[in-house]
Amino acid sequence: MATIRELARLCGVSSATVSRVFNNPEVVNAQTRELILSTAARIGYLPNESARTLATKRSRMVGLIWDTDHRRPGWRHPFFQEILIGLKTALSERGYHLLMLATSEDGTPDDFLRAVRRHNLDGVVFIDNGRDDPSLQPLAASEVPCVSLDRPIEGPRTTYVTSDNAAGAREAVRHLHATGRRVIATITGPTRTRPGAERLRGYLEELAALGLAHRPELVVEGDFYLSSGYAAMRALLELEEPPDAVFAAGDEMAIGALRAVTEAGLKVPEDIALVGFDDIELAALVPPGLTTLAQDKAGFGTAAAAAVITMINEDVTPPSRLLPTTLVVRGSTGPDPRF
Amino acid sequence: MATIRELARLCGVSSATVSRVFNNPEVVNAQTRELILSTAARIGYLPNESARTLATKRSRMVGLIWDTDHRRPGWRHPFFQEILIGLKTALSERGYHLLMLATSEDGTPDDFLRAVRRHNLDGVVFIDNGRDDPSLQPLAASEVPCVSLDRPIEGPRTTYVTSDNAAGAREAVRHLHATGRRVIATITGPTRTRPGAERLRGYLEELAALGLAHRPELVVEGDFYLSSGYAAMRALLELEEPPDAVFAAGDEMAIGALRAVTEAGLKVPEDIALVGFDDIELAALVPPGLTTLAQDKAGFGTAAAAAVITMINEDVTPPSRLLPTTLVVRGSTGPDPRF
DNA sequence: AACTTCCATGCAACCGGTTACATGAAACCG
DNA sequence: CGGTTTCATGTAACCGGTTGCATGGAAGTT
Repeated sequence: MATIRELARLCGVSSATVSRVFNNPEVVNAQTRELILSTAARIGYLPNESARTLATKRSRMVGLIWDTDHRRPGWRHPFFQEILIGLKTALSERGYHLLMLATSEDGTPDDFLRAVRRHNLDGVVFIDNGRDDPSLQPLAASEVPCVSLDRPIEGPRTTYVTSDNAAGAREAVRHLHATGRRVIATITGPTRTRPGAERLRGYLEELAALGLAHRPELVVEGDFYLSSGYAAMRALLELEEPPDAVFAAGDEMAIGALRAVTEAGLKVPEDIALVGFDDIELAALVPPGLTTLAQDKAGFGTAAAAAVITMINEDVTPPSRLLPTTLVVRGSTGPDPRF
Repeated sequence: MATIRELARLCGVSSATVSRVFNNPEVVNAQTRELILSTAARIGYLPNESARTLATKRSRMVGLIWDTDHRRPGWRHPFFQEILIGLKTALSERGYHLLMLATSEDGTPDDFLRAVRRHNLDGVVFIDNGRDDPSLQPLAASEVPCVSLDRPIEGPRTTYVTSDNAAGAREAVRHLHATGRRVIATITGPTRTRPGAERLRGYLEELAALGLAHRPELVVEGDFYLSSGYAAMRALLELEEPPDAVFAAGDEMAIGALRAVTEAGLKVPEDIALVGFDDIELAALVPPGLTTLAQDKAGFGTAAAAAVITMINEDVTPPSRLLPTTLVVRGSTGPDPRF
């Protein structure tokens, strides 16, 4: 492997000049620069990242922390892969790499921080793992730039990215109202999670804005999984005055609800209209098609990358970022041409 | 940040001894070792990975190459996340980290190899990206240990991991035969892909073993996507003598086929039985439940990790690994208690 | 007692970059 | 034309580990 000194010798310059060509190209004479670059290409010189990191204490790597808890095998962020692609792409474009870190059940609380320090990681991104993980605490409390998805975190250099859950929920309710529904229920996510709480808030706010009464029995808490949506819907159908529309705070729950409605011999959307949240792949596939609020999946990754790079380079902490959601109308709230 | 020399000074030893404590603990006197370890813990010493990599030329990092081609946004390996978790977990247990590398549309063919060299990556894992990607060629041809999933690759230090696709397909056909079906069709994946070709081979072999005639019109090629399964099924239903069972070489296609059957006014499993392949999450959710061959998702990651680490440490190339599949019986081939 | 072997450790060079500071030549300026 | 500024580059220390070789003392051997 060619080293910087070897390349320098071949070009008749010092290693400092070569180094400058790769880091501050503008300060070196154009002819010298061209000579060095062409020679570098010829001999296949590649700067060694470890040496660079050692000298600069910046690795150009960002850590990704996500949950691999095997005790909850079913748990998945609905867009893990899309977020990862968006994140990776955005980081690559700016010359950063992504190093995977994962919770290990036998880890000590500061494992992540230690890993970050050992590798000189420039920043970290958390994908919300759906629970309070104490092992993130030391990291968030450190000076390391941290960006969290779907959940606020506290620390000197932390920020977070999430969908505008409340606005999306309001749009869901507004849409149901616009199609003529007046008894609108909701199946919430766990209200201790941020998205769960925010979507409930949006639901309540929009009800108020539309002048509809808030009837507590129309609010049932779920856990984002399919079976909880199913159970919640069955409970709603048993009410004295059952709803004619349901906003489920997650598509999986909406699909569970859909099944409960169908089993009860009722029809979607004729008897009950349904709106979900997320726009998972399945939403388009399950008949009659699920109307839902699409989250900007790739945008999560892009926004997280932008935030972490800003923090790395500019020593400021950008405010939390709310990504807009988009209403996608399918058959569950009206006729869908595709079914 | 504490350095090795600082720790050495505090303990009254040389940095060489400290280094040995972390790399060859057994060669250093037990008392000295304890002193060094306890002092290290007290002052929070962490070895710097960049310095270590620079000195040893081994990074203890493995690269992961997967497809993020935004021109094919729908493309996904069916188990990307599960594989990633398995891989990450297995690597962590042996002290390796995972660095994400991704195709970039403007990359040159040897981009990956360059990235590997710059970072001194010890090995690489490919997740089959479903196409022939020329940018993998230089890497496979190099001396870098490479493990590929679902596709054989050629090179001096390469191996691959895949499910035993042929055996799984045979089991699918055998199961359909055992439930009394005699006209068994198949919807294949692209036969230029390894899994596509192998599943077709298994289908044909089992037909022969059961003494059933191979009727070419019962073999329709799909592309693993839902819509191709739908189209293929419609074609099969138009036959003079339509099949009473279909083995689809992927769950998504099977679900497409399911829809085509339902739309034609026929019932699954009464009129037509269906078996898929993969056991994607949706397989359990779509009524009446899809019988399928489950792949050992986490096993992919574990096997890939084991293979790459073997190649790194032992300078041998392990043979390709075939993971067994498991038949999961659901409603699409008979009554399912859950529906 | 002399010799060999083994054990634990130190010495010092090395890995391949970066960068503060110094230097010398050319350009600019009144 | 001497002095100042600017530009391009070189010098050399430094980042924080690893490791081949040397060393000295203890243990084992004859």
